[in-house]
Amino acid sequence: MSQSPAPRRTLGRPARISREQVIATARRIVDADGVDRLTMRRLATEIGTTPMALYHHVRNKDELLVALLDDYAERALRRPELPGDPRGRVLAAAAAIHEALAACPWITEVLTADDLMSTSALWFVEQILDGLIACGLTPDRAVHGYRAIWYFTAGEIIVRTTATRRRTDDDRPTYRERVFADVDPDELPRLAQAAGRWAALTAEDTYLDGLQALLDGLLAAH
Amino acid sequence: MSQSPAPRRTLGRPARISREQVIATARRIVDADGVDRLTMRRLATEIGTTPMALYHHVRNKDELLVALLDDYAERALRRPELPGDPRGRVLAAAAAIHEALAACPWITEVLTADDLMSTSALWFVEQILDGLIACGLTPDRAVHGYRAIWYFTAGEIIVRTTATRRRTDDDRPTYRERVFADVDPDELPRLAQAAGRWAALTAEDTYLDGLQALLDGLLAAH
DNA sequence: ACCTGAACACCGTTCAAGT
DNA sequence: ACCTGAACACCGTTCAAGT
Repeated sequence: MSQSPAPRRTLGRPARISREQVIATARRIVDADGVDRLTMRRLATEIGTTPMALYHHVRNKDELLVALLDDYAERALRRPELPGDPRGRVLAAAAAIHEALAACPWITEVLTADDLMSTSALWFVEQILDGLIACGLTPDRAVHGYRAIWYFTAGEIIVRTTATRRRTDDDRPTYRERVFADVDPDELPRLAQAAGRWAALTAEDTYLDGLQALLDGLLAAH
Repeated sequence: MSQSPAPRRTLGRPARISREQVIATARRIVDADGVDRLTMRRLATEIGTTPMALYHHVRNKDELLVALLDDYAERALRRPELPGDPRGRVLAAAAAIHEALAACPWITEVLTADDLMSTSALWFVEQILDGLIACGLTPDRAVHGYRAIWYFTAGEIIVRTTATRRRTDDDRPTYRERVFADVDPDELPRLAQAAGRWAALTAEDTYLDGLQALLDGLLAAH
């Protein structure tokens, strides 16, 4: 989606930088150094202007981030061949969203804004809704089902990416390691039993398993 | 959990502020104005010292936030009477965590650090693991099941709270409203059909429904 | 051991002025 | 219409010094 501003007039001073250029440069910074390092000031110097020149092409930093999300979704969300059966369609559409998000961890900062990430993602939402309805849910319950899938998907991405982010830039034992070290096997036997395998188990990608379980549960009652 | 530092010595200058006081004041700021408004500088002036005095009781701001989370979990997570049947136990433990988090939206900033929020929450994790195993899952699959429940729970909290946060401090039409306005009913019929009811549907609290569906799905294969 | 003051190296954004 | 410079009101944190 391009929510470009007013139609370009030929009057006045010719623009030296464009909104596209601003967004493209912001993307480069974020891809290289992470979203934390994207500041209006750095973006300006990287482009070769003053910070305030940016505000002519973008309302503020928040809008820049949303534009960045849109830009990414438009390029990363390629519509796949969907299977014919509705259950498979829901799974494939959700997995496609998940895959695009997983490849772009910085997105979590913006992601949580709301449930519809961008217009480019709407087609996927449509497939999920349609699949759920074809499986027998009412339209209203399909929306709730979609939301449940979205909670699960967003939660998986956010928890997973922020966990790995902290692990990398830290050499000391993680919070989790310190917590497990204090577990009393008499009081918390299951945790103590799992403590040694916890890191390996949580490193496994079980998104698809969880998604299937959730979907099965959503469809089971109907 | 109190990860208090070295044992208090009587030597040297007597402390004028304590770690407890720092955390308690930080909590007051966060409860009143949100986590964004918690800065080391404001915290210092609110206590009546200089910013740098804080760094003697807390390693840095990140550690302060984790301490804040611990502090909250210790006070908010009261262990409920759990039902005898294992499925009910899992539901009740997950719902208790969810309830505590929902009452404390600022926590999402810290929450996503990892999966075990604090030692106070471990008992609840234990109940979930134990319940899942009692329902027939292997210990490894129980960990995966717990993770799935955690993804869903964290995702619900994060999406819900950030969505309402943006709604309040903004009078213009939301991003979602703008997106729905552009939906083409021919291309995306299900979305167009749901557009009018979307806000009302997503305002409903369907966490427990989703949780039950997920749990049913997790248990179904075994 | 605990606290202070000054300073460093940053932020996002407004405002008034330039071309 | 588009861009600039200076300024405002902030940040987290380090460092050297005080008691």
